[in-house]
Amino acid sequence: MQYWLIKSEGECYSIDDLKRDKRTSWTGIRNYQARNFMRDDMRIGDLVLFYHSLGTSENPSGIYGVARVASSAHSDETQFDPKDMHYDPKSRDDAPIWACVDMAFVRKSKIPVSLGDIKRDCELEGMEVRKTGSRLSVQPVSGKHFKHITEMLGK
DNA sequence: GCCAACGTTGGC
DNA sequence: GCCAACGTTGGC
Repeated sequence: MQYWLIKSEGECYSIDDLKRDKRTSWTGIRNYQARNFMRDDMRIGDLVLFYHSLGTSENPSGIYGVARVASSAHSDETQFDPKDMHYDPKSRDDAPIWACVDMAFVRKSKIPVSLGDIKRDCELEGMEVRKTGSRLSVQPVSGKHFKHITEMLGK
């Protein structure tokens, strides 16, 4: 079992959207490192921290809940759709560039763990998301960090 | 809205 | 392969 963190702009697709949908394809990732994690390393059943970026003072950037990897990697269909924001004209049907997995809702926390909380907590030293300028939208999380954060998230 | 940090592209 | 220019991400 491996653990992950995925980022989403809260305004764009939030943990509430995932709760409503129960399951969704995690499309639109257009970064090779993030794609490789999904395509090569994610396994069904892996648990995932759901991070909202571009926070506000009312809804700060941070972790709002937990999801679960619900499929193996498959082609991200949005790369072929000219009307889609994430359309990639370089991609071809017989040679897709971008892949994704499906994510299932697990739970939403009553109180988020904000980026400030994460940076302040010495138990969480070394987390990718703490690094200044970290832009990786799919990233591995150690078991120790995952456990610590889920304890902070409560039930 | 600002701007620092980052990833990608393309000229050479 | 180098690196400047560019577009994007994301905290504040």
